[in-house]
Amino acid sequence: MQSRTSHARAGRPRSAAADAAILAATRAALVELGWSKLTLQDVATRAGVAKTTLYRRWAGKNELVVDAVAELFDELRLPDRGSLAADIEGVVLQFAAILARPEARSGLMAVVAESTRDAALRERIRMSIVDRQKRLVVRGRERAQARGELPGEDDAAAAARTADLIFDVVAGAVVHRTLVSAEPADEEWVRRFTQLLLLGLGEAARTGFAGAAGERGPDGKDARGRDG
Amino acid sequence: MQSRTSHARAGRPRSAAADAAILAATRAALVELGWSKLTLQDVATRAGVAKTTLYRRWAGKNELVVDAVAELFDELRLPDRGSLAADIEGVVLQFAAILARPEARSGLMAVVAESTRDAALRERIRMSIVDRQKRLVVRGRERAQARGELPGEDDAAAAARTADLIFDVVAGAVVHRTLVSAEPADEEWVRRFTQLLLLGLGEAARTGFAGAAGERGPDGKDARGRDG
Amino acid sequence: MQSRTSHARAGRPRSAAADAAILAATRAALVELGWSKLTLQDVATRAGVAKTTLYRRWAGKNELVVDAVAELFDELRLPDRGSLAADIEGVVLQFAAILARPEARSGLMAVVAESTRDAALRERIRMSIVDRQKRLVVRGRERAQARGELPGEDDAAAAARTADLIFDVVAGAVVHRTLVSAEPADEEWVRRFTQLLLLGLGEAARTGFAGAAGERGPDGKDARGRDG
Amino acid sequence: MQSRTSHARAGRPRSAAADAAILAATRAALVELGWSKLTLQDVATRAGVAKTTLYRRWAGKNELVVDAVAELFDELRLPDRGSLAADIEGVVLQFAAILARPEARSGLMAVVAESTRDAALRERIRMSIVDRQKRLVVRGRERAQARGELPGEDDAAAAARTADLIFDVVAGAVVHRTLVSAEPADEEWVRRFTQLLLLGLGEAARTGFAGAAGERGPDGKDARGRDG
DNA sequence: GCCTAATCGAGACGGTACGTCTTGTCTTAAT
DNA sequence: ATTAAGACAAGACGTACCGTCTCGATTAGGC
Repeated sequence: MQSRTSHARAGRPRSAAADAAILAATRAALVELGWSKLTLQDVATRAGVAKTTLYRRWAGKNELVVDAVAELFDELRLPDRGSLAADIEGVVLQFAAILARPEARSGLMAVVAESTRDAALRERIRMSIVDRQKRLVVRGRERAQARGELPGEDDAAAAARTADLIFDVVAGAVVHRTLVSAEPADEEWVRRFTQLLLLGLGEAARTGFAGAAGERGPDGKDARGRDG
Repeated sequence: MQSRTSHARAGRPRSAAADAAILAATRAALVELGWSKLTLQDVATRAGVAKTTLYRRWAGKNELVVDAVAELFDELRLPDRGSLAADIEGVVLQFAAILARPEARSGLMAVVAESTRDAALRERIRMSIVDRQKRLVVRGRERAQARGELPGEDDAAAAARTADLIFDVVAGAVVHRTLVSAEPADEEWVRRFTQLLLLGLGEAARTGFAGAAGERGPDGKDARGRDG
Repeated sequence: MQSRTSHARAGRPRSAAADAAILAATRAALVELGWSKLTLQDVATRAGVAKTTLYRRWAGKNELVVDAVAELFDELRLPDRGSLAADIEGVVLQFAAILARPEARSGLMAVVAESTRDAALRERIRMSIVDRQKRLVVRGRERAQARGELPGEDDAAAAARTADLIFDVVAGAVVHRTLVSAEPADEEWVRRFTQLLLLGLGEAARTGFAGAAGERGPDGKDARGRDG
Repeated sequence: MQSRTSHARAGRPRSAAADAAILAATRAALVELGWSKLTLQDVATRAGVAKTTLYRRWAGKNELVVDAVAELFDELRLPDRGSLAADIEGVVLQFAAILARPEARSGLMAVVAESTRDAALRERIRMSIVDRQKRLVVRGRERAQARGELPGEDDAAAAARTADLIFDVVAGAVVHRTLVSAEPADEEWVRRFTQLLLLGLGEAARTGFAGAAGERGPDGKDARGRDG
């Protein structure tokens, strides 16, 4: 009823320390067991907490894992390395580093899979992870536009669409490389990916992009560009 | 089919019809229940088969779902629409259509998630799905090279690396758009993605890419040739 | 403040009602299905209880059935009919009545069979059934000795050995008659058995026991009194 | 390919050796595994035979075990030791020796338990085991009557009833001692049992049966003779 | 310094799926 | 026709986890 006014809550307050302990325990369990073998009882035991406490704060395994994984992505920072290419490479490498950690690998795809049948979970993922990191794309474009590397954008809706597209391409490519192709997204790969993203396949053809990572001169050209 | 081995197997042979029935039942269960609520008993019942028959042929839920989903991707065909851009758009749209089906959405990411902790499963996914579809990229590049849209490739290793990169970018972007961003990969999005892939961000900047979908000529060619 | 036990048991206490419901359900299932077709899931369902609850309290089917059957034998009472012969007949008839019930017939021999390969089960049977009912023999002998029908016993060890022997003979004969020979241990048979037990074959020979069953007068007395 | 050359023999005849091998394998499996863990597949493998062969000859586990166990009891022989007491002791010791063997212990009670719900099995047990051994009682009485130890018997029906009673008492006591009380039916026990059987409790009291010969008065009388 | 009420650890509870095992039948090819 | 081999439908096994529910024992703030 009223209860919202001055002193809303009587009784013992929830332990603040428990939340952090539970999320950390969740990540530890993800590392050791992976998503499918992770049990809430195990998480509770690791956190030194009763299962009840856990259920009082999260609806279930999926919600808990989303929150535990989301914290990992908050480490992402947009570096300022002076050029759009370098900035992209920097942030993609960070993203790849996070996806190289087992707690992210195992947890992220699992909750995405679950979210295909659970709109509330999908929304939670979007809010906790996707939209929170999309800021990096927006901020990076702004910086590139300020540098004059990319043209200014008048249409806000079109700008948002483009940001979404870039985010899907970048995040999707790194995730697919890391988890599906199961190959490391190392510096070499990130350089080639960034080049593709910035120049496109057609441009790459003209500049001999395809196999030239190590041989590239300071002008970005290599000796093989003259073929065909 | 096989029967190549001369030493005739004793005992009753395995029912060939059962395999197809089981995979179809698996997809039906994925549609109705999703991966996490799918049970092998339920699949068996739908297929009119005993649970033992199922376990005799697949090691578990993951392996079964990989095979059931893999069949979906075998529908993919590389169209010949006359230009690289149109070919890419065609195949990406097909890929998006598959990912729009609930049996693929729910199953694919789940097995990828599981594969992060199971090397055998990872290999099975690679063989049954990834490598089987990577042929589309290879075939598409060959065709574009034959048309002169892309330069020829001398170095086979470099070509393979580039095919891998393109596959990760294309598949990753569509998957991310569809499952993580949870937005449809419709014709509009596919056109914009293909443009980004072919021209790159920088080129796009020069040619007014971001809002330029409608400005493209009817032959599918654009101002790309003008750069210098 | 604390209960008698040093460390107060944490957690929800076990439902006392469940035990009784489970044992009753077990007996009902024995009646309907017999031992070999009885399933723990069925017992649980009958008792309105989860299978886990059942496994939390009993190690398996055998232990459960021992307890369920043991309760039946607790109905046995030593009547005081004034003479040793009448007392024996009374208790043997009760024993036969229990063995005529399908839940006892089906359950008892099955757990005895299992116990031949399971020392713990054997001990459980001994404690729950055998030793609990052996008291009847001990008490009956004491009463007969008090009446002067049997001589007093100084040697406790010898007395115990004799009690064991009598118990094996009485219980064994009734069980064998009922389950192996599959004939009813009715009043007629019990009378003849008691006579054999008290007089022996040799004595019976002297008193014309063997064919005398039908010659006994309506007062239930026979030529036994003539001996000496 | 075509077998029309000689139609004198219609199909492959059943292997005669298989039956013996299967029954021996059954007993071996009973020794190692006991009744409840014995599987027909295991028996078939031990016998070097296919499961099909087994099912073609026996209806199931119970029938097979009855036959396997019945063979054991065919070893029983009625010795001629010169007196009824000695003859009884001899045959009871043989019976006890068979029940000391694990294949009998485990199998016998199990099939008896099963037979409580299966009339056909009950009949098979009666024919294969019970009636076959009851001959020992009949023969023993005849011999004792010939010796003058027991009176002759006019009434055939009464004689059969008495034989049944004695058989139940003897077999029941040994089985109970061996399997339920789980104590060995050794010479000492057999002697005491035979004494009880021949003299009865009352007579035993008079002759100092109970093992306490020196402690009891030679008259050993009790009040029983005076009742009625 | 009490009172009150939500929290806590603990663990029992009703469900349900797991992956394995056994049963008894059926289908092969071989004898 | 019988055999060995083994696939098959059916279904119980005992274990594990889920999410809920009691318990008794803390804790804080409000009085």
